Amino acid sequence: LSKLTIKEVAMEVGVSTATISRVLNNNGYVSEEVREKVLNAIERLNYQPNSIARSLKQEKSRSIGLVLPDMTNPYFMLIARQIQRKCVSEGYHLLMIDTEEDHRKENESLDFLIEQRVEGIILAGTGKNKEKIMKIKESGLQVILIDRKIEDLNLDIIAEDNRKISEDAVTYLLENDHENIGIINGPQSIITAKERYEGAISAFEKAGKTIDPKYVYQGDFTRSSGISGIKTLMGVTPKLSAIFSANNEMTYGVYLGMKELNIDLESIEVVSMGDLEFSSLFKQKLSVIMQCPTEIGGLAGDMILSRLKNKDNNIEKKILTPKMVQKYK
Amino acid sequence: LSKLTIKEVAMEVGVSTATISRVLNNNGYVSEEVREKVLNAIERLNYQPNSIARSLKQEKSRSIGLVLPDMTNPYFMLIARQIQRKCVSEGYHLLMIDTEEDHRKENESLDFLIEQRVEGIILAGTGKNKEKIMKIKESGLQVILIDRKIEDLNLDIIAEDNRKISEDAVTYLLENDHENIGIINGPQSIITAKERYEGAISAFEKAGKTIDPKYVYQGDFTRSSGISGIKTLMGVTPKLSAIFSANNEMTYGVYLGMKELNIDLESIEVVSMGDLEFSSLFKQKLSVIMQCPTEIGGLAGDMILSRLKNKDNNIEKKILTPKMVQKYK
DNA sequence: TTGTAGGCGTTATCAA
DNA sequence: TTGATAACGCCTACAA
Repeated sequence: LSKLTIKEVAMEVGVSTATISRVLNNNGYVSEEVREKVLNAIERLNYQPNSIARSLKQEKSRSIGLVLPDMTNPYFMLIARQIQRKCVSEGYHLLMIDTEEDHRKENESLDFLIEQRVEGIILAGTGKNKEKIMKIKESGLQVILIDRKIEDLNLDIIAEDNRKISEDAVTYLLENDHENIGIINGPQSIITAKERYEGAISAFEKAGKTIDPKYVYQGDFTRSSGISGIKTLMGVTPKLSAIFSANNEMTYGVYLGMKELNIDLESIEVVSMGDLEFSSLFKQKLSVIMQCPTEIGGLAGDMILSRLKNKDNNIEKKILTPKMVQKYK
Repeated sequence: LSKLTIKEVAMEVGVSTATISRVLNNNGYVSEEVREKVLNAIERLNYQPNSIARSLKQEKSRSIGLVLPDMTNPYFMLIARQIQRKCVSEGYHLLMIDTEEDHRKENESLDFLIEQRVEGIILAGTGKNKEKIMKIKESGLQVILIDRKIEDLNLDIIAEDNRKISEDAVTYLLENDHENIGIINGPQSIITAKERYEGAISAFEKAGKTIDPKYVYQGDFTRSSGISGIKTLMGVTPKLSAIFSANNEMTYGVYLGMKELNIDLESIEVVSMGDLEFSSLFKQKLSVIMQCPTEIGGLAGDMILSRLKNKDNNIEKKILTPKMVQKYK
């Protein structure tokens, strides 16, 4: 069954399409009597306007693109949920795309969003596609970065201060008299991981020390790399007594690995970027850095909506500072 | 800067819009020479077709709606990722909406998707909005249910056999000589939770027993309700020795609650619908039912695409059977 | 208060 | 092999 059009509703009621349109959009004059009849017909015929046609005519898609690197990561989905709430409440809808950390997919996604004529793009990017992103911004589209800045690009951004909090975390370990601190590093191609490592380096420097590379394991943010990481680092002498882990999946892996190695989970002090929610169920000496996806999402939603409304073009950078929390007593 | 149109590209090259369109869509005849020039101009001018206009003209949106009850739940997002992969590979895109278990939002979402003229809808529903859903199906749109059937509605569905596996789980506990088995129940408004409870009842019946209501705690799938649940059930005499928990969040809560109560986590045998990935980090006597979101997503993607291609209209019901896995040695 | 008609950017039909 | 042109469904001057 093909869909009803405004024309057929007009026929049915015996008025022009213009009148129907006026009723639908609540603008222009239309007598109470006619309005009534029109609304009735719409209800009765179950007419549903074609928003494709409307978008074409109005040259407004009322849609916003959201490009994420990992849809299965609750961190990003907490961000997404907030953004969607804000957008829906203002009559926008979200075109969400998962790039799975693949910059080729990201590139295609951006093209796709342009063809869909989204009015703005919110991006947690791979760090590539810089030229394309700037071209999009210059074409007048709003582009807001979340979670991950992109080097050399001066764009609106809402993110966490990974560098600072990582520095604090490692400083905390250093001040706790840990002589040998292992680092389970994230993939340096991802800017947040890079910033975390820079923070760690900075902490060492400020303490008048330097990081010994043999205590740095290059992980990839996965649980299994956390397992490999701890296994590798436990083979290094002198023995480490603390670990800084660049994300929670790897921290989880660290504990799994310690378990496999039959090491007392309390024997190593760990600081994890990102919470390990289940940590209270086993003995550990863990502190975590609590991230703030909900705040990021809320701010990003507010920002894109205000940008679309006001068309101001000041670049804004909101950098939130996560808190470190001790999980053991 | 307003976007380029096909007209301007045509001007630039000195041909008609029809020719540009032919090049873009690779149909109709166009000389190699002209094609070359057109592609050049497109590249040079950075022309990007307006897919809104294309959709209007072709009366095809090339989009599919995906309605989910909880975007922050990795279970649903694993489904979503598979669906998106399949759809994108066939040139469709996904309009994903999070209803947050709210049937009013679901209702609005469905209207929205209709107005967007999606070609099909994949729905993990709240169980409400039956009339609307049937009307949509009858209007010729493909509607595929995932994870959750909707009572009285005979629609395509891909889901897990909650009833059977729950029955197996509770039977296992009964056969393990547990005299008093606690049940942490999910919200009965959600069909999967209801099926799980029915499975439990059935297990008791087949063993010639009946469930004593005092051992049933009515939770709501949240962690905190798991905590309350175990606290309540531990107050019941005679003491229970086993628990069947209807989802993993509540199971997590069960262990947190036991910890708070200072009960040995191994002292109670637990079967959980849904995995507790971190269970190896603490002593327990836990078995889990492994769900299969990836399979569901893959099948749903395949099904909607084949439906859109072949327009066949047989109702298909694919019910997958999850496996139970013992987490302790 | 209502109707007429042109056009949004494409595609597709028909001629040339 | 190409071009002119009429739609697609809606909105919005402008006229009445």
